[in-house]
Amino acid sequence: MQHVQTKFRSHTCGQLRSGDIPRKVQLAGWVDSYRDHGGLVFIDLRDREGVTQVVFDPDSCGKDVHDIARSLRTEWVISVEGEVEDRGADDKGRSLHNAKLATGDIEIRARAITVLSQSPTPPFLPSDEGVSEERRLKYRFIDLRRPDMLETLRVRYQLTRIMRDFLGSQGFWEIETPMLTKSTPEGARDFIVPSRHQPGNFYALPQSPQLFKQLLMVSGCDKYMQIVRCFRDEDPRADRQAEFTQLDLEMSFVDREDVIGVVEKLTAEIWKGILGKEVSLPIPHITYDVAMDTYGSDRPDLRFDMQLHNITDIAHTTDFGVFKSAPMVKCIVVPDGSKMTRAQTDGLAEWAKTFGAKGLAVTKVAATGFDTGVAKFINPVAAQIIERTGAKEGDLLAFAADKPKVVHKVLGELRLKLARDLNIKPKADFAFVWVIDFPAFEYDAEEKRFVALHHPFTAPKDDELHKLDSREVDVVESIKAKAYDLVLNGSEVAGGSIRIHRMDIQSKVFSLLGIDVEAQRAKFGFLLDGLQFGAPPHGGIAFGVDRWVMLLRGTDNIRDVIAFPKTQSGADLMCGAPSSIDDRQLRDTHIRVNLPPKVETPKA
RNA sequence: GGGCGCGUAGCUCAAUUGGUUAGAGUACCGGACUGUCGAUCCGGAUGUUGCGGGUUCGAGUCCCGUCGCGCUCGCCA
Repeated sequence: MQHVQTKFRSHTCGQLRSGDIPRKVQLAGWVDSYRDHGGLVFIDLRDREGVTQVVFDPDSCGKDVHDIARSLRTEWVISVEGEVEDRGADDKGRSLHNAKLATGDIEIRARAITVLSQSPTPPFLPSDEGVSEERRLKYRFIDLRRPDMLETLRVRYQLTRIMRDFLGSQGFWEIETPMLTKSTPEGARDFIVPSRHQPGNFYALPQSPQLFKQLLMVSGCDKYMQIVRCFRDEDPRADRQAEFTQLDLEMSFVDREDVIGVVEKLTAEIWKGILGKEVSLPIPHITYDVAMDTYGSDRPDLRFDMQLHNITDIAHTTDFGVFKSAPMVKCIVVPDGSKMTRAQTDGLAEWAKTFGAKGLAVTKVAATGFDTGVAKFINPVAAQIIERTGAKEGDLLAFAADKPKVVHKVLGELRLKLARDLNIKPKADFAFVWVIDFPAFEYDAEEKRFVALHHPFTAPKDDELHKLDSREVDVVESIKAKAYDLVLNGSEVAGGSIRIHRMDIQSKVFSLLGIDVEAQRAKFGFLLDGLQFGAPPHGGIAFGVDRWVMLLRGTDNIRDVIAFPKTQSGADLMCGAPSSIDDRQLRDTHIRVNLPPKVETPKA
């Protein structure tokens, strides 16, 4: 990396080695720590690139400089001039090199110093461990000084740079799309922005540039990409927040495998560029149906087995009411799970209830048949179940009996939980898989209408178009879409689809979703216009950049990979957003705040 | 919106069944010290126990409310 010399420094704090002896240099940075021996003063000087020890010896720097050195405190910002010298050995001949530092063979013998900034005692030091996240977020600028955090920012930049470089080499253009856009009826809750010019009207922040990128295809841009901020006003989780970043891309004249091919090459570039590892291509495909059936999830973690076994037919032959009456009964085999105590298995049942299950049936595999739990109800079919599941003595069987949706949710989550809790050794560090053939639509019993599983612009598979006129739940739910998700270690890291490029089909889909012609014009008129005036077949995908950085850095906290993240309540603890605004700002936009009455409590 | 957990010195934590003046490490301040790198040694200062109310002779501790933070279910096309 080329480093820019300035009047403050000739080198960075991570740069100098024994080969630089006896060069005259100037470094600038933060005082990471100081060790004052009365005579010698040692300063560890830190910048983005590393740490270099500076020694102030009154015999070589003079009294004035030495006095300043003694007054330095942590996190002051200084610039130092001196010579690079070997650290040598002590009087007993022991090397004074420090193996913990990349620059540990050398030090700077200071000749001059400039204090560029002082600092009071900081709320915490970059080297402090275990500082609460609340403190770290309030003083994020200090938190980000930690080498680990700077490294994450570097990796994040490296990632987006590889994305831009690779896609650029494949003919993609990065094109910006509006941040102030139109609220969409489907999907997540929008963040809204009032319009001053049009009182009573609102922009929405984009949930994704979906429609714009499709229209760019209509425009003949052919290959579009953008690293873009997206906004969804929904409650956060450990791995998601309301404001997040996507690598968005779209291509013309393609079908599913064309998009997948580009994305796989990009993935391999990222893996090589950042982790120095090869991704073996092609990445395997699994259909949605198989993923749900086998792993209970549409984003299966393939690093370990513990697959779901369907024993509905066997369960229905028992006299066990729970099994007999359930629409679906599945189980997983927990290797060596007999070791679990009654308290632990009871705990699992409680835990299962949080996912809407009525409970979780377990039993242990003994030498002959089942033991404990629901054994007495199902022992007559023990041989059949053991044969189907391949369970061995000492294993634990966990059953879910319910509607398919609940069975899959509970066992899918249980699989992940047990892999964590029991420390089941992964078969690989990283397991990529494409999940394909998603259902296009799902019937929403509460709203009594069909909803799009991916989004309403996803193309159904070619041989299923005739089903779009049906309104029968079974028929409509059987329509497969040209949608695909790239899944890594149980995390959806990219998702996309081939889009509908014919207006007649798009209209049919809107109708199926219960959006009448008038609403179609009002909400999506511009898209329909675009499709009407010559749209090429097109499709694309979006990568969750934050999640990629999390995986590359091995963190499960999204806030670790965002420079200035938000808390669970959407607050920025550093700048204090969101906050009230001036009356003037409210007047300009004709907004009156109407809060429910609230108990006044002084701020903590 | 629901469930669970946390909130004590700048920071990380402790404080027995509710019981004396709320402690420790570190950071900080002063002093000593010429090869440290978690420097060392001597000395010092440091509190709205998140906030409000209640129970009690007595509350960091128990109860109610509230605020903040985290995990999570719902939600996230």
